[in-house]
Order: sequence, then C-alpha cells, then structure tokens
Amino acid sequence: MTLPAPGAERRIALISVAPQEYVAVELDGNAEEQSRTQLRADDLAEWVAAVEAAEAPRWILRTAAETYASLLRDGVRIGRSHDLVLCHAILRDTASVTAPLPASAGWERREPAVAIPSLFDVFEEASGDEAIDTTLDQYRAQRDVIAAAPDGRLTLLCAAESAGGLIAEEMRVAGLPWDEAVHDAILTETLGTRPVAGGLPSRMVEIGDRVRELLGDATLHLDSQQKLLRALHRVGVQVESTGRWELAEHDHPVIEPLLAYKKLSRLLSANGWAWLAEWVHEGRFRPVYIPGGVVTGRWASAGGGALQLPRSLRPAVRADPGWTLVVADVAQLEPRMLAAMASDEAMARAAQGSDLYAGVVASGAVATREEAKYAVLGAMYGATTGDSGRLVPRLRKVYPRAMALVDAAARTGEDGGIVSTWLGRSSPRPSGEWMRLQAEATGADADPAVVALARRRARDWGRFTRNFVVQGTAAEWSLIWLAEIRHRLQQIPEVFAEATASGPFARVPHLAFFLHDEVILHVPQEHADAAAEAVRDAAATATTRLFGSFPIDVPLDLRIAESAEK
DNA sequence: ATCGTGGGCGCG
DNA sequence: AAAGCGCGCCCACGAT
Repeated sequence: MTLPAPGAERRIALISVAPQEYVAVELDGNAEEQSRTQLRADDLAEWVAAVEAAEAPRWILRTAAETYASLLRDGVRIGRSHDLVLCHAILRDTASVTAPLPASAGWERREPAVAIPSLFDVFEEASGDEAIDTTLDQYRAQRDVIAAAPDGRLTLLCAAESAGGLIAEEMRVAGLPWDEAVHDAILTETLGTRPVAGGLPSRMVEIGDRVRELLGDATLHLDSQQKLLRALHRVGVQVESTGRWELAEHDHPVIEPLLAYKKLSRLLSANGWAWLAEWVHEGRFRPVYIPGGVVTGRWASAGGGALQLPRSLRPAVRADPGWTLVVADVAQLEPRMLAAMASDEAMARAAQGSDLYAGVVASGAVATREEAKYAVLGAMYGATTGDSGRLVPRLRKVYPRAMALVDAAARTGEDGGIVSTWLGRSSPRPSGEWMRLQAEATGADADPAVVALARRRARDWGRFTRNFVVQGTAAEWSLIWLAEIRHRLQQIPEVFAEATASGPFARVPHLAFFLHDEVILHVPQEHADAAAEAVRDAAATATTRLFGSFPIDVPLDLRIAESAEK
C-alpha cells in the first residue's frame, strides 16, 4: 500500500445519483470539484477500467460493499479507494483528535441484506446534485479529521480500512476453493452414512441410541438441553449445565458417548450436507465478510459462518488443478502487538522467534509453556481467578511496561473512559444504563447491592477496554498485512494457461480467505514462490508501518500446499 | 407461523 | 490445567 502525500494523487468520487446513473467527480488537491462525468450504469465498468488503467486514482466510494461488487461482476478491479462508510465509523468515534467527525445517519453501515436494494434509497428524496454535494462534503469532513491526527495514523488506518473493504468484496467474488467430494467424505467418515430422507446419519443414530440406553430413556430428545439435563440428574450426574467442560468433570459411562454425540451433532448442524448445499457452489465457498464489523476493528461475517469453519474441514479447502494454496498465519499476534505498543523490550525479547510462550518461560516468569500461555492470555483478557488469574501477577514483575499498558486500559474502562488502538480506533462509550448504575453507586447512601453490582459491571467493562487495545491493534496489523499482500499480488502477471474458474480472479493469484491472523491465497503454481514472498514482505512491512524500528518479531507460519490441512 | 432469548460450541 | 476478550450460528422453547 502506497500512501502518497495528500494532494499528490488523483481522486475521483464515484457517486450514485439515481437508479442506473452515476456521476464521477474528479477532485483537485483541495478536494474541490475539477470536472464531472455523467455515466449510465451500463457504461460504468468500462469507464472505470479505462481510468484505472490510465491513472490509478484513489476512488472515493460510498462503500465498496455497494459499488465495488457490481464492478467486480463486470470484471473490473480497482487499486485504491476511500470508503466513506467504513471511515465514517472510525472517524466519528476517534479520540485521536479533539474534534472527531460528526456522526451522520446517512453514512452508517447498512445491513448487508438491504445494502443492494437500498443502494439508491439515500437519494430518493434528494436530487442528483444533492447526492453529489452530500458525498463531497462528507469526504472533505473526513479528510479534515484525518489530517488533524498526529503522525498520520488515521491516514494509515483509513487507507487500510478502505483497502479491506475492497478485499472483502474481492474474496467473496473469488471464493475459497472448496472440494465438495472431500467435504462429503469427511462427513460420511465422521457422522456415518448420510440419511436418505430426513433422520440422522448412521453413526449419530448408533451413538444416540447408546446414550439414551445409558440414560434409561429410549425416547429422549438429545437436542433438548432441558430434557437432557433432567435425564442426567436421574442417573446421578449432578451437573448444572450440559456444557462440554462440566460434563467432562464427571465419571459416568454416559459421559463419553454423550460428548461424542454432541461433537457429531455440532458438525452436522453447523457444517453438514445442508451447509454444503447452501454455501458451496461450483467449487467455491463465498462467505460475506464484514470489514470492521466488530467494535475492535476485526472483521465479522454474515452467513455461512465463515469465521468459524471447524479445523476438521480444512482438508476440503483444495486448490484447483494447476493452482496451489499459500497458507500463512501468525503465532501469538496479540501479545506481540502488546509488547511493541508498550515498548516493552523484555517482552519483545521473549517474543523473538516463533514461540512467544517459550520465551516467557525462558525469562523465568513461569515454569512451563502451558503456564506461560494461560498467564499471557489472562493478562490480555483480565483473568482474576483460577490458574490463569494466579499467574498474571508474575508477568507484572517481568514485563512491567506491557502490563502497565493493559492495566491502564482496564482502569480507563472501569472509570467510564475511552481507550484507543495504536492507530486510533476508539472504544465505544459505555451505555447510558452503565453510567446511571455507576452514578447511583457513588452516592453516600447507596444500596450495598447496587454498589456491588456497579463494581462488577465496571470490572466487566474494564476487561473489555483492556482487551480492546490489544485485539484492535492486532486487527490493524492484520489489515495492513492484507492490504500489502494485495498490493504485491497485483504486481504478479496473470497466467495464460486455461483458467479453471471464471471471473476477474481466474488468471491471477488472489486472496481467498482471511481469519483474524491467517490468510489463504489461491495461486497459479508457477507463482507460488512469488506469492509466498509477497506474504512475507507484507508482514514485515505491516510491522514497520505500525512500530517503526522497534524490534518486535512477527513470525509467520507459512506453507505452500494443495490443501489447507495442517 | 414468527420472533426473541438462552444454552451450547465453533473460530480467533 | 483456564472460563478472563471478541464473534456467528444452530437448536429448543416460550411468548406473541
């Protein structure tokens, strides 16, 4: 991702002014209108492609989820954008500047389900000229907020967020190569023979019958939590819930088959044959990504459970013939971000190499890798009890700067304050209800029960803000990583071999999947090494863009393989 | 029939 | 071995 100085790049706002009608407004260095081009929807893709090839401007879009999807369907890709909806969400709440962007309902994200039909709703009572004025005013307001932030952090964040908006649409169009036969084989192997009409697969029937027999109820409906709980009590298993963890603590013949049944049941309902039929078409799984869909800046997804694919199905992710996958993830991204944010050199030393937890053990803070893991997770999540909570104070001695950062974030949250990520995405204000409860608890004659509740809610919010700064900064690293990968892949020439898929990514290496700290690329075999190098370079660049010369390792686990199986 | 909620569990 | 953060989705179940 290159970030030219403001004014040094061409910027063109692409504005929908009426159904089937667009206006492209070219802006000068002061974001003043320079020229205007009227476009019919039918001509849009061709015009954008020509301008992109000639000038590679930064396209100012209402949001990629609306405009870019249709361009991609017409085979047109763009390089850079400024996504007004995505950036509005960041800029209206940022604590990085004294005067954040005024919130404006017209620039809120819309539900994906209505995004496409409502593409023109915002303008239904406005003339085309009003739509243009509204868009340009919003862009100028955003530009002013971005420029007011120190160190260009919001420039980087908004550029990366906008790139994420493009990438999410591109990954949806490209899809994740998915081998339906492999998926089907895994299901049959795990669940048993597929039922012909309704009913459950054979292994589930067998195991379910065994569970019912051991519970002494031949007609028990195992999917009913309440009935199952009562049946367990009847045979003397005194659990309070039917959760996996609590069941595992009990010793009764029914536990083992019951846990096995629950595992199978989960696979069937979440990613069984019905999921396969609904979400995989022509060898591609196409999830709906929602960039910035989580308050911390992480991506969310809608439909298909894209971010919850069970590891057991990874073998079904298979490259097309003549293509390969580049699969890369970062180990322990969040604590690495924490070490760098806090300039904690001791923690950064522990983070050298591929296993941060081993480094924590080497520092002498804890005795085993497992303890290191629970201590570090506990530090970032705010654990206070259990083994994890007991280990956290040891880290405070060895990594005082890192711990001071998360402890301060927790205190700020407990006091009702706002915290921010490294680049300036800020946490939401606590709710009015939360504020009222805290106010009620500070009175001299406050009910002790109210005080206790307020304390608990304050700590809850403190754990959220504690984690926000770390999870959100990790999301920023990943976003820049993604954008840099995309930028590098665009330099790799297309292949001339016969394409195995259709669409704008049929002949080029492309991102196919993203999951918080992991990417999967789908790449013509001849470009596998170049793509892998792009992924590594991009990671190094992401780290430098965020933390300059601070020495923090962010090592990748990267492999080139036909399948995503680990 | 449809909606909201809670339990449970997959992912990071 | 822990239960501390962030999600989305499925199911049952009770309310509408």
